[in-house]
Amino acid sequence: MPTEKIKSTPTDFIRAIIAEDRRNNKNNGRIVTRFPPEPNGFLHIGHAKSICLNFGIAAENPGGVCHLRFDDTNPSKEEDEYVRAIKEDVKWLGFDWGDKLFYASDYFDKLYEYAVRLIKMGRAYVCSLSAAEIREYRGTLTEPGRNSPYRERSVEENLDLFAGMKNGEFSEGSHILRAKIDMSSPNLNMRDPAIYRILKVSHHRTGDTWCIYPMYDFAHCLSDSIENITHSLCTLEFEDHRPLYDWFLDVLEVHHPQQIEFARLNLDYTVMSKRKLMQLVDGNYVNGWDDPRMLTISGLRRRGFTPAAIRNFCRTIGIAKRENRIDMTVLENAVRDDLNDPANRVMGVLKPLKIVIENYPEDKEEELEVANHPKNSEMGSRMVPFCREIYIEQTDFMEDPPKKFFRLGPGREVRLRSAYFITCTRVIKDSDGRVIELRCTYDPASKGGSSPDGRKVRGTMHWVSARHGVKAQVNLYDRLFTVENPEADKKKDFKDFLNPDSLVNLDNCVVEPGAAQLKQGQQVQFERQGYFCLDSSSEPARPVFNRIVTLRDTWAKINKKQPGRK
RNA sequence: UGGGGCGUCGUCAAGUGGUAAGACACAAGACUUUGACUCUUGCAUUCGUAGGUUCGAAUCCUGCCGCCCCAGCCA
Repeated sequence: MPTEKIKSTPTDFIRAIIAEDRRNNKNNGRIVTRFPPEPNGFLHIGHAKSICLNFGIAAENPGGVCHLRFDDTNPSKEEDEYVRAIKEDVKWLGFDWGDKLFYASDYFDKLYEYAVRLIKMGRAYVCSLSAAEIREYRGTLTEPGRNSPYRERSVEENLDLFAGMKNGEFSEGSHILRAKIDMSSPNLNMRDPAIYRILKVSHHRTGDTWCIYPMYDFAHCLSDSIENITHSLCTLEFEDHRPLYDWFLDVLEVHHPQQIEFARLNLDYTVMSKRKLMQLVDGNYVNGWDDPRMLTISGLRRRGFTPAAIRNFCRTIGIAKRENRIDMTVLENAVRDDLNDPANRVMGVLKPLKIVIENYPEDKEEELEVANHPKNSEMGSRMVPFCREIYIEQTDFMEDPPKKFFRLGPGREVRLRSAYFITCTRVIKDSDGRVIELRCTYDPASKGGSSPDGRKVRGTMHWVSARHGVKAQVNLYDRLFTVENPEADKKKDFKDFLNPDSLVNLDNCVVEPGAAQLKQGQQVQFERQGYFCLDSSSEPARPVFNRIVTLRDTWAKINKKQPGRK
């Protein structure tokens, strides 16, 4: 009877507001949220936080829905490839938008009408200043801006010009539609912001239908309104934009979603902006958006993370307004926690050291039964071949071990997991003095891993039969950067802090035969090493494993504290 | 020095006037055929800071200090 881990969703300030709104029957009790990505890159773990929040809230509230809407208002940066990837990622994370899939571009006609309405109300005008002039007229943080000389054009002239913009009569940059608000507002967003610009670029969905495109601020709040979103959840940097959204919505007298801002996710030892991730991809610092070192959803998926691990991670970190920087260990803990119960155990040796068991008959081979999970017998067992020559981990042997080391050393006895006790009798070295092989004896009475005389051994090691093991490549992944916050040093480029050891390819690994038969993407635990899965580049003859995460390693910690000992 | 936010354990984070939850990390111990898992214990006399109100303040008031965001025809 498996006991399912019950993990309740902690209530955060946004959920508290929404619960209160339901109590007050605001919006007739409807809860409609949305996840609004721009299709100009792949989703990352920071987006997962927003996805879990928006879709999570919809799922928690009876009748709640969450839309997936692509904010595709800038055709020069957006591509259909990203749309497909984003949909796949959201689905993979375990969320369902049902038939609520939208695009801001669905609303281009409507948005255009809204703009015309603003012009007719005398609340928007066509400005013919250049980009540089507009910047100049905008003023600074401490000085008010100045009115554009085009600010008082007549409604007729504005209508005419805007139609001309739409009809492609003008070149890019020659005119722009602006909201007429207040050039002296202390909030720069209110200083007559641009709402439509000329962009003679073909759009991934509307093709060449348009040569003017709405700005994000205009399109976003109105798209939310059109979709009848009740709660527009976004990150902190849009707090300053809220007064502008309020202005558009109020002036146009349309449905007014409630915007609530929360802090975006920051994770140690990585960067979290699409722009920077794009640089890593374009500069070939990583092998694509789905490089397992990238904290993109696709990278995490390829690395072997489970959707539940990511969801649990998002639940753990919470939602609040203060700036945050999460320990990488929280993410790591989330996968370990999710994989511990379901993952089968297998044996794989990353850095092999050969052992010859001298008293084991040369021509003998046997199959030993090994449990697939130490705590769950329902997960069964498998037969693993054993013979006179086996491999163990190089790090499991020390010629001159410290007291606390309870693995193999000269004259020491250890247990081979589910196999036999062996004792090291001789160490063979090469001409450089490196240990290349061990000679051992085994105790035939200890078959299965325990001795009838009750003799105890402290160390238990994983092993693979040299005759039967399958050669494999293993990719070890580590943090992408060497410093906690690669963006902290404003004088240096974040790429200066890339970790040269973020990917280590081990191509001399050997795994038990069954491990090579795994399904691609299937997570397993290599005993005493960590969780791994078969990479998509894997081939039956040459399996390639990705290390998802290591196991907790208390020994490594103890070892670290004893300098002079490696 | 304009405007908008935020300051509770190393890192996240509850707490909304009644005497500091939880998670990760860390430390010690138990168990162990994974130095894993699991379990037990410890870990903020104190909530940026200084005053004030109150029987009582992380919570209310005032001043100060610190951090983040905003001057794209990006989102």
